[in-house]
Amino acid sequence: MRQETVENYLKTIYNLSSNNSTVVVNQQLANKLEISPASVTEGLRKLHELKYVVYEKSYGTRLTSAGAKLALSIVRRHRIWETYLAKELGFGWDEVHEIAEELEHIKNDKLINKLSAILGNPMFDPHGDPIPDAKGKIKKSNFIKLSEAKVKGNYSLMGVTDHSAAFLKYLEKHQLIIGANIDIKGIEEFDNTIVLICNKKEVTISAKAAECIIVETV
Amino acid sequence: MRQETVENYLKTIYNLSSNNSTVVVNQQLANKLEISPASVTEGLRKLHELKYVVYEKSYGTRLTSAGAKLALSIVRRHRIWETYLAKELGFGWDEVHEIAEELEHIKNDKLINKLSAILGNPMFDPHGDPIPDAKGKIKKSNFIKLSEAKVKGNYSLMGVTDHSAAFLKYLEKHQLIIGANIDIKGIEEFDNTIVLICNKKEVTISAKAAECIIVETV
DNA sequence: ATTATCTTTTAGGTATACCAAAATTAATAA
DNA sequence: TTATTAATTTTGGTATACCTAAAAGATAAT
Ligand SMILES: [Mn+2]
Ligand SMILES: [Mn+2]
Ligand SMILES: [Mn+2]
Ligand SMILES: [Mn+2]
Repeated sequence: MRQETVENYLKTIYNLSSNNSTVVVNQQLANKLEISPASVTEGLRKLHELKYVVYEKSYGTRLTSAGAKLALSIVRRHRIWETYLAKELGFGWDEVHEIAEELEHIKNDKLINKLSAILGNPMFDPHGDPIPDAKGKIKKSNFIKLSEAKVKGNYSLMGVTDHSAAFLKYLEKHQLIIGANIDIKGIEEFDNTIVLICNKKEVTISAKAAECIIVETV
Repeated sequence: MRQETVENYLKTIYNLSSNNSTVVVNQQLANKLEISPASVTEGLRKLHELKYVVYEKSYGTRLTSAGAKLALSIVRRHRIWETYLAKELGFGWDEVHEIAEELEHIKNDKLINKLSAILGNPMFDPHGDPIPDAKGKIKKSNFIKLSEAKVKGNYSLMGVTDHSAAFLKYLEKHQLIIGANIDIKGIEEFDNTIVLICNKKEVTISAKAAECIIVETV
């Protein structure tokens, strides 16, 4: 199996299971990797052979410790590059993901550690995702989704779970950037639309968008 | 044909023909690409189809203008990355080639132009090779090989044509780095060994090594 | 429990990028 | 010019990474 293929599978399995903390099913992988379910079955069989995952037929897949280790190192590379592109090279948070998708496959520990050092060994990338350290350790936080926030609560925007340029540009337009202060004014019972104050301006956020915004209670 | 494959072929054809300025034969390509002659034949047929090269059976291959344009852009990326790794990220001139071999395939003009700007749009990479500008234009120089230098001549080291870590470390050991001043003390008639003074120290250079060192008459 | 639906796997197939060995073509030496 | 040698191409084959369509398995609804 090509190294890049292995890495894309493992990273995707990691990203899907770190949210749910449960096994990943083929359909999710087929979606994220944009390949057919049939191809996913084949791929997982090979990754199982390589001992990167435990793949149980018709049930689901989880990473072995070797697989998790490799996945964490890809995630680290991806997030370090995103941060470097944003902080050192002047790219917007809506541009960095696509480029990092390629850069993440360049395997040179000295390079990544050097970039990390230049950035002051950051803990979070431009989307608020935690950056594993060189040993694969991640600082875990108790952030919540904006969709779980309560009326009259005061929050700080800590991250996003959708990295699409369209969504990020939309947020930026309303000054909903990392670190922004958010006061929940009201939640519409009918459709869970959230009305909040950010930078003194009132913004209305759909329930779907609120699912993709990560905040911390202030 | 995979983009990376196309790029590696074209870059290699460019590098082989820019020295000779003549057609490239299959064997040279097989060597540089480290694949069999049979595979080279197949590859060239496809590149011909794609109109990146003119491949004449059993004779040789040269780049079309479309091929040259693409080749120049890979060479630009490669050399900009080498320079960035050396100047901004603290890598040695013996380390950068290998990493740039991967980085050169990341296709994002804004990224390369940004790196170039940070470096002050350099004309030469850490090995003294010219960097094509964003339009593919190369500043050409009248450098010569050290093997063509004359006794009692005074030269400045401008580049190397072998990028292997072993060779570069050997040069560095004798302070033969880019910009170094070289006085030719003598040339052994028997085997063309060159005795020169660099940084006040006498160094003996084999004819083979002298072929790989590029100098300019001072 | 049976059917209907949704998910996963199997079967059979394509395209890419390589290879070794044999056949052909070109270059060189006798 | 005719061997001999060297370079190139053809032939037949492998491995990877995908695919579609059909079959099998799992889940949910009646
Ligand atoms: Mn990303
Ligand atoms: Mn990737
Ligand atoms: Mn190089
Ligand atoms: Mn390359």
